[in-house]
Amino acid sequence: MTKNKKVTSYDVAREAGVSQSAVSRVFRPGLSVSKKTRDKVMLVANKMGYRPNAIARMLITKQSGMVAVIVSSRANINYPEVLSQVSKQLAAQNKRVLLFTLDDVEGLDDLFEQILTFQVDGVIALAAHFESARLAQFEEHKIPVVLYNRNVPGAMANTVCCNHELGIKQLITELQLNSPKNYLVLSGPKDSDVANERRKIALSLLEQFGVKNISVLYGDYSYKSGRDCLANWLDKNPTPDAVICSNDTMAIGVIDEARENHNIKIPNDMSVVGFDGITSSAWQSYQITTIKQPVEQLVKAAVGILVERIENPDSPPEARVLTGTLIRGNSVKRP
Amino acid sequence: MTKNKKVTSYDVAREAGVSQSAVSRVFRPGLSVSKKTRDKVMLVANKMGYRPNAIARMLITKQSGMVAVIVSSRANINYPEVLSQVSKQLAAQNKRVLLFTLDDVEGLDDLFEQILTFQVDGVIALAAHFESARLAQFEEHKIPVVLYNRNVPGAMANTVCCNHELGIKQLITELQLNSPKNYLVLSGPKDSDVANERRKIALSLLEQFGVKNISVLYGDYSYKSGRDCLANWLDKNPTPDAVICSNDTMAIGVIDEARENHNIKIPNDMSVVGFDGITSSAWQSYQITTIKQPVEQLVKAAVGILVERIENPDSPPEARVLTGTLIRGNSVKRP
DNA sequence: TAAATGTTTGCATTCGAAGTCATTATTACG
DNA sequence: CGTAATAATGACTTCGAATGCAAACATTTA
Repeated sequence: MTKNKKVTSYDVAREAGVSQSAVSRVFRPGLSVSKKTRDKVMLVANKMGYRPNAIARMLITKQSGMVAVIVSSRANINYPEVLSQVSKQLAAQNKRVLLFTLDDVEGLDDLFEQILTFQVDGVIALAAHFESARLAQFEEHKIPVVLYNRNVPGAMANTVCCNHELGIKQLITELQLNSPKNYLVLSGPKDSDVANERRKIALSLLEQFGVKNISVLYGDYSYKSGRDCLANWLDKNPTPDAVICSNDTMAIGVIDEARENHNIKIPNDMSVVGFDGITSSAWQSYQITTIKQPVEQLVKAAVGILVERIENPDSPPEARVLTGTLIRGNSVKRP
Repeated sequence: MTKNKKVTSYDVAREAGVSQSAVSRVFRPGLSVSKKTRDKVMLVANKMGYRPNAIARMLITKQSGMVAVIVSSRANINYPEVLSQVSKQLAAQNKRVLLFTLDDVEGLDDLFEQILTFQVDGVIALAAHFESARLAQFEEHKIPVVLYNRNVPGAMANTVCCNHELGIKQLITELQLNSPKNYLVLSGPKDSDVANERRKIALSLLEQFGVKNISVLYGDYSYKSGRDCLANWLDKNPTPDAVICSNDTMAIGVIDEARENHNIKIPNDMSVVGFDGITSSAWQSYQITTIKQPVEQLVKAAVGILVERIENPDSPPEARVLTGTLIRGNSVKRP
């Protein structure tokens, strides 16, 4: 039965002595076909190794069954887990992931063209910075977009996000148990929406807590930037009592730098908190106090919203906020 | 210029006063179009917001421009980096990544159907176990497949792989400088090709080195399994002098367990080596001696082979082996 | 200037499945 | 058993771009 050429529905139809429409109906669920023809077609189809051509189906139905997932290569968050979840959850909705990685913001124009070209059913943006003008473009082309881990209060956007406000409040509450005198806030890059949000929330909450002595540094979410920022800071300043990092990776860098080059004991000399709850934050050597993002639920929400938008394009945008879990590690001094 | 309906090449043609073929030719590179019509068409196309429909193009050209990338959800290797590299390198070849994640081996049949359905130009398998029967199926359908990080000596398969033999030899050479008496080999899962290869090579090389006292344990590549395996072992056995782990993550687990629960000093009481060179293997607290995989070059090779096969389906299979870099960390005792 | 060569162009067809609609086979029921 | 209702079927058209082919046009050469 080794066929060289592709087998089409016509081939199967001819061989089975039915019409092409009949073959099509057999492979579409819920359409009226008699058991007799269904069996006949299935038999022949299997024998000939026929599979419906998804490309042709896409063309006629105008549904590609593909969702563009945009990932910026910036090594932020718990990206591998998120991506794998997204793929799994979309598969459960009978959709496929068409992956786009984004290096620099310049690439966005080109990427937009690409995405349109491929007629995707929707877009999920993981950790990519989208201006509202860009969102409007997608809107215009009736392509639903869900922003993951983003919260754009004013905008007409579908977003899922963990509750940064609450999470950071929990972290600061932990830190405050020792009434630290001076805080260091180690923010992610200035062009990252998430980093900016986390920093602003932290600063505003610290103010509410009545903390006076706060300094802000900017890293790039990487381990190295965590180390470098702390090293530079300690060059001219005393050891901070508490460091709030915009993500776990930088927190790990901060801890390593403190221990290695400055003989600072964590948590006794300095408390450190992170954010995200990545796998390595729980490793023995770090045990960071952090907020674990509810990745599975977040992704489920994102996919849910997207599918809803695809099926019902006129439903209004939705912002879903989920609550993370405080992980009490061993990086914050206990009173 | 806000259009509600999709703009097709016919719409542009009508508006520009040319034929649909002309529009098509303008958007295909290297086809004979006069500058005059090209400009005219481009102008109108931009004004109307026209983009060629990739789906329709795929149907007629029988080239989807998509490559299926199969990722098993097993949290092995440096997967996020690999995936992002793959996406980037394929983009450079004007190809897109259609992502498939694979939970269990049972899913492979269904996945195979899916991939055929989507008419992908080729397949790159990251860390998924492919039987040769499966490879034959793809072969039969003329879909080129490249296996990443796999070396199937006998099979007619396209593979890229880093030189495990050489790498492990380098690692053992490092360990041997101290003539350790007893070795522990912590292998990855038995159903992982890579794990099996690494374990076999390690055992065979140890024999060549004349090492007598070797024990083998099986983990699942995870941090926890590294910890658990060591803990179980130490329950009834003395501390090994050297531990060879099939990947860095387990090595990290081993180190944490040794330090935390058994008061073993690394590297003085016990040497540990890993494999892969993941980011965290270089973190201050671990500094694992390991072999860093040349991810970028591996991916470049994989994509290169795949593209070659796509353009020239009858070229024979190719196995490319690249050399990793020995990272001398601080997890092996110096003499 | 005519013939020969090379470039552009449009027409018509193609890719493979899905869906519309009219027709025919089947079943249900009085 | 006849008729109405329903189910099953096939002929035909559609989706949107690409391409072989022949005609139209432009350019070179003798």
